[in-house]
Amino acid sequence: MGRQPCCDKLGVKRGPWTAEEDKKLMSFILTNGHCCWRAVPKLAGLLRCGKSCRLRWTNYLRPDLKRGLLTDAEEQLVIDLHAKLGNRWSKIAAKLPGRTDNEIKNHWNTHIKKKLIKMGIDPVTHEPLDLKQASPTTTSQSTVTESGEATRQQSPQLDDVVLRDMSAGGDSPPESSTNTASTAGGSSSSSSSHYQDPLVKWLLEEDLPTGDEPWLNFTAGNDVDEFSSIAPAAPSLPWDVGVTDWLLDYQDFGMGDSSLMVDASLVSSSNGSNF
DNA sequence: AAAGTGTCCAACCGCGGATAC
DNA sequence: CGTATCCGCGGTTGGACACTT
Repeated sequence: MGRQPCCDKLGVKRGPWTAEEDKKLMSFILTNGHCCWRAVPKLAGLLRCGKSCRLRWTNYLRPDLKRGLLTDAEEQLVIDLHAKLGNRWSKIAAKLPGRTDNEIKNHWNTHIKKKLIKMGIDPVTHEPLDLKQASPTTTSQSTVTESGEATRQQSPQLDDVVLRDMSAGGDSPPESSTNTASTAGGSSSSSSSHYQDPLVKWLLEEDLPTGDEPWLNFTAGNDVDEFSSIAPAAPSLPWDVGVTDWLLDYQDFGMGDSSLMVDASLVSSSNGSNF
């Protein structure tokens, strides 16, 4: 039926966000939440469309975001989840606290994909490239013959997590990407031990934040300090240096919440250990 | 030092699902 | 029940930066 553009392009700013715009958006959402993205730019005094605001918030400004490269464990988890879920980046991102679908998608396309190809693994099917044509359509329990030893049965726990998540979300099972080349990304990790990683183990055991983050329904009465308790996998606060720079100067735009100032200063002292 | 090439990633586009009317 | 609107997702683009020649 031909969708309308999300906003009339006239008078709507596009391109990179300025620090000033970030401040406005951040301040508005932390104060009011985002009841309706379409209304956000107007109420926040931004010349952006709601879509752009949502994107900026979810991919860059959200307080629980980690920055920096994915760790080996995260990368391995992405590979495994991709083998099961395909290009459902948002689902994959939901299993990696502090990571966005965009970030994972970018990392996949620029790093992991190449790495897998280099290792002779098809990044789409996760099957060995040379055996791809020979292998018949398989079920989710089939054996993967990468190096002749990686099998689906290696990761029953992850299967459970993913399946639980998928059934909870009402998703149909992934199309034919049924095989897992568990050793694909971690060139140095053994195929049977990468779930020994504490992060992966934690991911398998814990239910992750699924959109119940406090700022989703933020009101002026909420204490911003809540942020420090909602991201168990991010012990050090996740603010990016670029973001915290202006946060350290937060008084300037009238937020006036001292707890946030504390968080920002904590970040400034912990950033060095993150990267 | 300059030009060419490659890489990264923030942001945009367009589509589909959900929901309101 | 059909249409309109909104939100979220995945694919893609393009600018900035890094690296190589």
